[in-house]
Amino acid sequence: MVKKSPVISVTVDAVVFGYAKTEGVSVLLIRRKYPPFKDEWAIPGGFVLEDESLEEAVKRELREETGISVKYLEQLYTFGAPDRDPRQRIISVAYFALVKTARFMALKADTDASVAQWFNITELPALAFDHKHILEKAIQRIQAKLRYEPIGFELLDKKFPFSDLERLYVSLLGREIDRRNFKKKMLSLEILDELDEYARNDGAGRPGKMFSFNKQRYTQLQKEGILFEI
Amino acid sequence: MVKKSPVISVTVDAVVFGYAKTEGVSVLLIRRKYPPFKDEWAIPGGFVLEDESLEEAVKRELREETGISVKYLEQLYTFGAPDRDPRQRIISVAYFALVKTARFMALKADTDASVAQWFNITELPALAFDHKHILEKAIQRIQAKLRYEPIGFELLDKKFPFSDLERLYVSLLGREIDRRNFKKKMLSLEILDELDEYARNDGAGRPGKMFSFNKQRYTQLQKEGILFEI
DNA sequence: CCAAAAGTGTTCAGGCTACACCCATGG
DNA sequence: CCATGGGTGTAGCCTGAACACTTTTGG
Repeated sequence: MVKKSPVISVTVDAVVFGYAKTEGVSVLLIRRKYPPFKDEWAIPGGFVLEDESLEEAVKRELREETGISVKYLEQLYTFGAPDRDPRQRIISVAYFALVKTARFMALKADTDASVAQWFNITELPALAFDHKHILEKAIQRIQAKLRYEPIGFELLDKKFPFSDLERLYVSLLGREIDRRNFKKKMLSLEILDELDEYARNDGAGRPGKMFSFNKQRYTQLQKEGILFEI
Repeated sequence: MVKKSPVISVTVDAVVFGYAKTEGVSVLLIRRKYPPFKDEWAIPGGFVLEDESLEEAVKRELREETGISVKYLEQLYTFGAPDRDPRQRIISVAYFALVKTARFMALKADTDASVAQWFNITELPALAFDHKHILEKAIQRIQAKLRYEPIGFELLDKKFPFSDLERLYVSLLGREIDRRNFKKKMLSLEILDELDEYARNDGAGRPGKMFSFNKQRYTQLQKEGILFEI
């Protein structure tokens, strides 16, 4: 028996994470311009075109809707409940993306704030469709992944003080970390380069030394079967 | 700008894992009856119908094509390269499934062996479409998952001797395990019940005590934040 | 009695956790 | 000189890895 394929549309959606020292980890959302769920907040995304890959579709939609371009992009999960869109049967392949602090800041100038906006992950608004569900899954995934892959660095600038890295982990994991133990473990992985540079001092306190993630070294260690784990 | 959704079909595919004491871990494949890739081996699957969920589609296709029904089913990854099917644009949501030994045996009687057949994961044939890629991803996933979730039990009978569990891990991870350390760790998790029963002795050797997985207890421990890790 | 498979404890090393005081800077 | 944030070491505990002989059964 050969079956006919029914009419099902395919979209991609992207949960974009950003980090800023003062605000912790945030997610990029857009305000919908058209029904259904007009004027409600939603994860950016849209239909996949006939001759583009899923990843290309995500990158295109992010460019069109928010103006940002991401470097780290990973497939999250595919949502396909028959009633998840009131108009028609739509299956959504969800991704999560990480952007560096610098780009994160850039958005604030570039984009009309009423269309695309960052929300701290602890203060999320109501969301259209099943997007709340998608976002929860994305947060779960990034929390889990943070502990066995060095993805945190994708959210930081190239050079960062150690305290930034620590704050990022605290913000994402939602609990305190012992500074000494964290630094000891992180340095023992030998994937950080200590630079001869100090953070600019904005306000008070001793300026911290800058570090950078040594991706080459990480790839090398990975090949040798040595794992990142925190 | 509102975009029209292009014509893209959605299929589901399922990598079904089974385990038998004598043969180790195997995968269920079907021989294709129609072009493209006629007479080649493929992962079972097919088109998603308009009003069924993705999981329902997987279960239906497995029933239709192989006669088995699975209990454990988990989404693996969605494959959507524009050229992955020579006929038209098709996006496939891949799942992996685990079946208990008993059902695994049942198939051999039920099904025409030239249509559906088990293959040991170390002796796989060439596969249609990008199914080799899908299968590799599934094996990676189950190997990783085995170490932090008690999914191995889904492949065993309700009651099993400890040696079966050990053989399963050896077969899936592809390396030897120290029996004493493995048993110590497994028992320390307190998710196994030791029964007052012994394995039937087929051949030689001392009969082993039977155990069963205490799922309730596992769920309880999980709630308390205690993790399975092996 | 021989072959096959199951059962069982100890030791050592390395990693994880807990914990508190000093230092550099700006205001 | 005070407030703020960064930098640093040690000791106890626990977990994971290595390792070999005895017991039960069937043939």
